[in-house]
Parts: sequence; C-alpha cells; structure tokens
Amino acid sequence: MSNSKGRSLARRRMNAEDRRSAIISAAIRLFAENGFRGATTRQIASAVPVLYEHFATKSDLYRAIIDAKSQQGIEYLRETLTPYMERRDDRGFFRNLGLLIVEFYDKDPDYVRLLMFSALEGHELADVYYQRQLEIYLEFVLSYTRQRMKAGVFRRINPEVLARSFAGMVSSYAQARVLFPNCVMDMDPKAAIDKMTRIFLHGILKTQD
Amino acid sequence: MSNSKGRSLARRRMNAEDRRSAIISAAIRLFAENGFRGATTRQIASAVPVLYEHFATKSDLYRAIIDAKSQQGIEYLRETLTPYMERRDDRGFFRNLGLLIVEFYDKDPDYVRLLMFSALEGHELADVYYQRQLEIYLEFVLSYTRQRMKAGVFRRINPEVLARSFAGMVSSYAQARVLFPNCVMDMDPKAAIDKMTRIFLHGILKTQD
DNA sequence: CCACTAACATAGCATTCGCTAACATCGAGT
DNA sequence: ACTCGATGTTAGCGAATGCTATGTTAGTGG
Repeated sequence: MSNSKGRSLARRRMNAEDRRSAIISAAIRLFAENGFRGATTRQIASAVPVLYEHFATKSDLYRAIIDAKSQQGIEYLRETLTPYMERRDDRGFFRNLGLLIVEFYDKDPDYVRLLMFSALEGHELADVYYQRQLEIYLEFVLSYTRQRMKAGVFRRINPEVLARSFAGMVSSYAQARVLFPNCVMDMDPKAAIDKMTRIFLHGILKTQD
Repeated sequence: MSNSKGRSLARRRMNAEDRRSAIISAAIRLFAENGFRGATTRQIASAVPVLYEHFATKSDLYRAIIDAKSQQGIEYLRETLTPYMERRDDRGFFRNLGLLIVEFYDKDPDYVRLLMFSALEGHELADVYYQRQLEIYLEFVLSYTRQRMKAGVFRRINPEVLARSFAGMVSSYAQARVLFPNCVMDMDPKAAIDKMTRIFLHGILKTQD
C-alpha cells in the first residue's frame, strides 16, 4: 500500500468543506500570531495542503478568517447569567459576567489578537468584528440594568455608559492579561474581578437611606 | 549655485543628530501605521535620507523608535492634577485625569498603535512600553487615593485595583476611539468621561450616613 | 581655490514573497 | 482493472524586500 512520501495515514484526503475549515483554522493561528503581513502564505501552505484551491489570494483568506473569528463570542453567556438575572443577584450577575470575559480572553487569545491586528491594519471587517463582540454583551447588560433601574435598585445612569464602562474596565484587564502578561496585577483573576465588581456595583447601586 | 537635482533649498544637509531624529520621527509614523513587517525600509528610505548610515538593520530602527515612543506619556499630568489634589476635589481629580487620558490618545494615535503593534509582534520592549505608561499614571493615583482613604473619604479598597480599574475603564474608551472610531458611543467625550467618573466615584466614596 | 569628509542618492544583489502551472495520487464509479 | 475528477505536491516565475556598494555632492578648514 503506497502512501504519498512522508505522509501518515492520518493525513488522508479531506473533502472540500473539511479542507477549507482546516485551512481557516490553521490560518487563524498564524495570522493571530503574526498579523496579515507577518504571516506568509508559505507558512500557511506548509501547514495545510491545497491552499490555493480554496482561496485565490492571501487577502481572500484573511478576510475569511477575520469573518469566521468575529462570529465567535463569549460562550455560555445566557446559561451563566440567566440564573443571576432571575434571582436579581446583582453581584452574581456582574461578577460572573466579568469572569466570563476574562476566561474567554485567557482561553482564546487569538480572538483578541485578531481583533487588534484587524483594527491596526485598517481591515474592512474590523468594525464588524468589534460590533459583534459588543452586541453579544450589550444585549444582556442593557436589559438587566434597565430592569434594575426601573425597580429602583440601580441609580439613574445612562444604561449604555454603564454597560460599556463595566465592559471597558474588565476587558482592559483581560486584554492586558493576553498582550502584557508580565504587567498585570499580581493577584488571582477571580479576586481581581471580584474587587472590580465591588467598586463598580457600589457605583451603580442606589444609596441606602 | 547648484542644488542636487529636484531638492529644494529646504532640504539642506543635516548634522547626524538631527538626521537621526528625523529618521526616527518618520519611522514612528510608518511603523505606527503598518507595524514592523508592514512598513518597508524602502518606504522609510524614500521619506528620509541616509537611513543605513544611522541604523544597521530594520530591527535596530524599530527598537529605537519603540524606545523613543515609550518614553512619552500623558503630558501635563502634574500641572493639571495638582490643584485638584490640593483642594481634595475628588470629582475634579478623576474627571480631569480621565479627560487627559482621552485627549492624549486622540492627539497621538501613534502612541497606542505602536503600543499595540509592539505587543502583538512580541517585541522585547513591549512590556517596558506598557510599564512606562502605567508608572506615570500610578504615581498620582495611588498617592491620592491612599491619602483619601486615610482621610476616611474613600472606602477601603486595594489602591492598585482602584487605580488600574479607573485606568482600564477610561483607556478602553480612549483606545476604542482610536482603533474603532465608528463603534464608540455617540456622545461627547467630555460627557462620556463625566458619566464614567460619576459611576466610579460613587463606587469608591464612603456611603454617607 | 583645493582637499577632505560626512551626508546624500542610486543601482543592484541575494533572498523572500505571493502565486501559478504542471504533475502526482487518491478514491469513487463502472 | 481502468478511468476520471478531485485532492495534494512541488518547482519555478516575477515582484518585492532588506541591505550593500558605489558614486555624488555639500560644507568646512586650510
């Protein structure tokens, strides 16, 4: 039985769809690491076969991977946050939201790296990427904070400012953990998020009379 | 009187020090725009003469510009904040600090672009860059917040968490204004900072009895 | 004025890059 | 077994890149 030279049985032929997916996955890693100009088509071509059967140009491939990556977002937002929303557990809500964000960045550094690279490179999909991330988050936070304001528990605050401020605070920390890992506070991330949440929550709760 | 062909009188010869500075300035713009791999030495060489008389390699030049840019930081921090510190004007302190950060990013996008590019590219000076930025800021905020906690005005909060949280919230907004200008809140930056400051300040002030 | 040196300009080298073309091989169908 | 088409591999093209080498020119000092 003759294999192509140097290829194991595991490297059998894939159908077009699977091969395309494999190319995208490999390319995500390489572009996330090196950016558009830094990652070479030769690098990518040596990691996955028949690159040019699927993508005419490097730009086409980059666009495809940016689009694919931007479709992802923080997972389990609904499952995680819904219990706290139902219980009106403000602390649980914000704390767990913060933890989800940090965990997501920690687990998938490629996500934020590609977000940043695409923005710095002026990619046409960068705004879309950012908006998709934001929308996933805003849906929950705006809904919950409006509810809590209406109930008189939260102070009268522009809901969007509130939502984006919390996101900014937490994602800045999460981003630094990915991009400047040696420069973050020497503190367990759970403790850090907990403390940030306490400050923030105290800032949005109505003062007790 | 014969000039070199196509050169105006304005392009007289510079001494080595001035020429080096001019090369660094031009290179900062090009590297901030395109990153290390995206900016070509030919681009730079066509913008400023005798590049290779001053820098042996592209990497040497990049290192020089990263180092130069990382020495910069938010200007007028002392002049602006000291009056508020002396007056114990918490609101004024944080609000003006926030505005300074936003104005600085708006005025010098190259600063944050190079910070991000250097981090994404894994440059050896990226951490230094980030730390220098942070130190300038922390000096003031830690000092002030410790003072205010001692005076019993601010709640007992880890000062570093406090300082970094505010910075994170504001710089996330400032960064988005540079990198995702179409995605920021439709609101005057002064108003946005004011609202963020109010949330934050409420979060750190002791509850009134 | 001349000589010298530092600043400047440009042609070109070797290597790398994105991509194409030609060929090889697998796998399904007859 | 054979054929055909889709998947896979590799050599090589033309252009781009970082850098070197060579020659030109400005400016200073004697």
